[in-house]
Amino acid sequence: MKKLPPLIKIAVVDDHQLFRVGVVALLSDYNDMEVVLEASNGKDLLTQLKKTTPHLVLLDIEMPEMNGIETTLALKKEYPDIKIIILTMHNEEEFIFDLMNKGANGFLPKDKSVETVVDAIYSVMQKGYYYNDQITQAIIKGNSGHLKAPELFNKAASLTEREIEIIKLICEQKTNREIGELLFISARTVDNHKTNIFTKIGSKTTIGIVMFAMQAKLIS
Amino acid sequence: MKKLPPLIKIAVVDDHQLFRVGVVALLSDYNDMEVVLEASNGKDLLTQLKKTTPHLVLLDIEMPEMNGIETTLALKKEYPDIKIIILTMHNEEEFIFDLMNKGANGFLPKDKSVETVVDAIYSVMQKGYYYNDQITQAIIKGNSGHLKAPELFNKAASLTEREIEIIKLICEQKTNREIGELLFISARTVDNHKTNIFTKIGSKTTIGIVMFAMQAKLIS
DNA sequence: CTTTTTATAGGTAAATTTACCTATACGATT
DNA sequence: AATCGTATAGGTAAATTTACCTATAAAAAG
Repeated sequence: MKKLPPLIKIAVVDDHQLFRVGVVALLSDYNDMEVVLEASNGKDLLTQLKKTTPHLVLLDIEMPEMNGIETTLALKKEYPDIKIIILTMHNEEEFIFDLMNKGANGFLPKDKSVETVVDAIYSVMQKGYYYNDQITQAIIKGNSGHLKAPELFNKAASLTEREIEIIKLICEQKTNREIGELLFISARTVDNHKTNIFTKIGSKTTIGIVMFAMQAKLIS
Repeated sequence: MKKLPPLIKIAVVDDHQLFRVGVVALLSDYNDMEVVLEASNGKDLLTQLKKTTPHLVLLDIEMPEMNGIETTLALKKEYPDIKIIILTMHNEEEFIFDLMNKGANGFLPKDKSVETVVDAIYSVMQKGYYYNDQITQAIIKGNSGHLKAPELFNKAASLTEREIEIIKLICEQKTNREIGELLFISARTVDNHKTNIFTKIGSKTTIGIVMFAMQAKLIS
């Protein structure tokens, strides 16, 4: 068991000021921890880190400019010693596998009680990790199947620019011929691209491409 | 200009306890307002309203059990005098038209400063409404075109159960024949349903149906 | 008790997609 | 220099969808 520092320095990264203020207010009741840095997104955090170095970052996933996933990657690369607790919403459980691999130390649903937050902080500082019941269950379940998001990311990453261009046009309800005309290529070529997309994302129909594009947020 | 009550009673409805605590902490600096009710979703709020009646509700949109839209409807029906300020995230601006019609008095992005929150509360209590710049701009723009969400809702509402059933199967990449087999109807009938869906949602292709289904969240 | 909506089903021709292949050219990587 | 990935394009047959119609029966709405 690692020894705790006398004062745990914490950074809160969330684009909602109200949320950040809430965290500061809550943690002010605890003498051995203090919020030393507030940032509204990953970029903001990285800038401020040049002046202040916290022990632990409470990190939101969804943020403008630079989201939690990108931030985790950047943090672990440049400041490998800083611990990261990801703050999750209801619908973001699917990202945890991806984030675990990227180096997140714990996950905490935002709707948890104050005590849980403090517990999580102690746990990560001492043991290097914190997973609550929900998350643990998700991990166990994850073994048996549904690694949705990371899978999507990998697939999306394997697509070429041209393929994504075509996917977007497909989603705009263009036919192969129309796409060909727009891109100055033959409808055949569009068809070939689609075939390649099929194999890359593991689908057999155009509908599958559209569903994939929406789920992987290639389009909104 | 309406006279303010000596103490503005406020309800905070959000499923994230940290957020609620943040609001309580912030408003505690102001002597003329007080959070008298905290609820984690609309159902919870309606239950608690039987005991305490606030002047104003700060209402999150995305919540489990009963979301902000449903809650607004229910509130305006049963307690028409209670003012409602909707707390929005970045991506929820599209809902404002719908919510305005349903009786929301104001909209407030969650990432706004404390002063803005207090301003909004005073404005709604005195003038009956509050719209900040972003929202106002969205309304102006809205006149010239993109009333996305409410339009989607109306279209979605016009669909029959059977049609939605078929839409879901379409999204699962089934062909007309397969859908027919699953539903024990002819592929022709499926085709007819699709034609009807086309006219209802204003699309001409199956891809359009899928895009609609995703955007209207008929499926996730 | 009409009228409308919904769900059902058919016909046919045209358009489109899909499933198989093959093949060339270019740029980057090894 | 050889290989790989990417973008390009073709052929053809089968499958599928789409665009037009018509039509019936049951249920819901007026």
